Amino acid sequence: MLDIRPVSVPKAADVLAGILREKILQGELAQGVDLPNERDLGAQSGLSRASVREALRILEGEGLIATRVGRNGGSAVARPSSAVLERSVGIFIRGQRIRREAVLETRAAIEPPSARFAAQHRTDADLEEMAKCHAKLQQASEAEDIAAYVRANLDWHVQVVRASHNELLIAFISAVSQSVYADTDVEGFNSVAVRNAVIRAHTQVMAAIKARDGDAAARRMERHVAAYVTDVQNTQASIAA
Amino acid sequence: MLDIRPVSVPKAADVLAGILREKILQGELAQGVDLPNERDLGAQSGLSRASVREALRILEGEGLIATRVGRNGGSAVARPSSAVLERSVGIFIRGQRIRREAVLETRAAIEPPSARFAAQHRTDADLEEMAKCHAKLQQASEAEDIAAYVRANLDWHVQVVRASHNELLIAFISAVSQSVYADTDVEGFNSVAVRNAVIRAHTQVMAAIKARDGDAAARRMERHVAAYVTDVQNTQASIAA
DNA sequence: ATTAGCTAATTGGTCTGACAATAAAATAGA
DNA sequence: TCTATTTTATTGTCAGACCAATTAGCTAAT
Repeated sequence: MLDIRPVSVPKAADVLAGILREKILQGELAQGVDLPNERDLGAQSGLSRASVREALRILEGEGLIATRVGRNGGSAVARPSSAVLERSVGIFIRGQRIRREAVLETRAAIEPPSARFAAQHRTDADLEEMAKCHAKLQQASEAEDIAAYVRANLDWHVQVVRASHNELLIAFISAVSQSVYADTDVEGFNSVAVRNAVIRAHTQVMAAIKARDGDAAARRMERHVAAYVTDVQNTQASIAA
Repeated sequence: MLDIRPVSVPKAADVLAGILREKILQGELAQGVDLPNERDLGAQSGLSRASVREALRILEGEGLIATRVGRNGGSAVARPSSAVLERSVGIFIRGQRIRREAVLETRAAIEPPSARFAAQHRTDADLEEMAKCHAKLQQASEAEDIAAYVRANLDWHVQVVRASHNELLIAFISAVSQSVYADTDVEGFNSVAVRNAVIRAHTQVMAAIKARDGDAAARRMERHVAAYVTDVQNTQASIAA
């Protein structure tokens, strides 16, 4: 008995996209170099321009190329930025109807170890960036500008992870934060008391990172995010009541 | 003076894709329902079939629809699976040339808190799955089947996170693990001594999860992954020598 | 009545050729 | 030399056709 499993019939565009994708990821096509124009690609691959365009559109969606119109336009090899990853995560969260709780848990899981790495790898420039975000946070809090406050808060957290110099963690936290941000229109959540506590917690975390004390940074960040989760739950409970 | 900034001219396909994407993510188009066929979509939207196809291809790349050919074929609304996210992460890691070290760090960061959540949320079925992976691991180790051993090892770690019942963490760890797996052809890395230590560590973590002891689970997992990172570094050093 | 095979209808996949829109380069003019 | 215009290379979009795959529905044989 022959064991013939269902043969997959790849589409022309997928095949071409796969070939180009590998060439790009392998480094054979360096970042910035121009691909041949669509008609030439068609001639070389033996495919129609329509199929070539579908292949290019796939790669564009993956962030591997960027296409411009006009003379000297065309498709140039690009580096897949974290923006693509952020989109993916956002679609995943919305599409799978991931519970808000799970998203917050994920953030709470990632941040403490990130703070530890930040304490280990930080530069002085990183400290400055964090301080900048913190200043904005304080300012917005005093001015009762809640929207700006939330934004600055988010930025500060991202900035901490940025100081870890771990590009993958940075991409993850950016993606998750964006989803958290899209959510935090919960009214009355950011009371004065909560805001002041946040500012104190941030100050302590920054001190630990400045002192390159990884353990303290992780511990303090852990307490901070745990408090955040608690606050959100309390607020939701009081709203439901 | 009029302050006209450069107007963005979105492409027809992008606009259509955006409309459909929102309808899907908003839930207006429920999972499983069929979109109109390409010709009808073209007629309704006033676009050509080529543009409609580009839009559909975008959504397909995002995992929001699945398309089949033939009678009763067409595009049906799908849930963006974690596979899409895994692809994205893989492309990001390869495309950005993320250091192997950073990938391992990320894994090491995610797993301990995941183990804690696993201890809190596990079901008996989760325990069984983990035990299954562990049995395979032991078996492969005794049989000196390194490929199977590595595979089982990875599966066990994913299984632990799965027990956390946090879909986002599961997706992240799956994505990262896949990249780690594509890497671990380091010869001589999995010595008998290392393998036995791994088995012991797994046993302890599982015991903590079974006992619903979150602190212990996190602590033991932390030690385990830290040891893993150390082993990798040692191996690379000895290879370099 | 059931089943195997045939036919036709429906749908995505691919190709061709044309024209529009855009942006850079080349050119003409001041 | 600088500026305005024209040319040209390239993607964006469209229309229409045909091919390929899949299945609903029919027909005939069992």
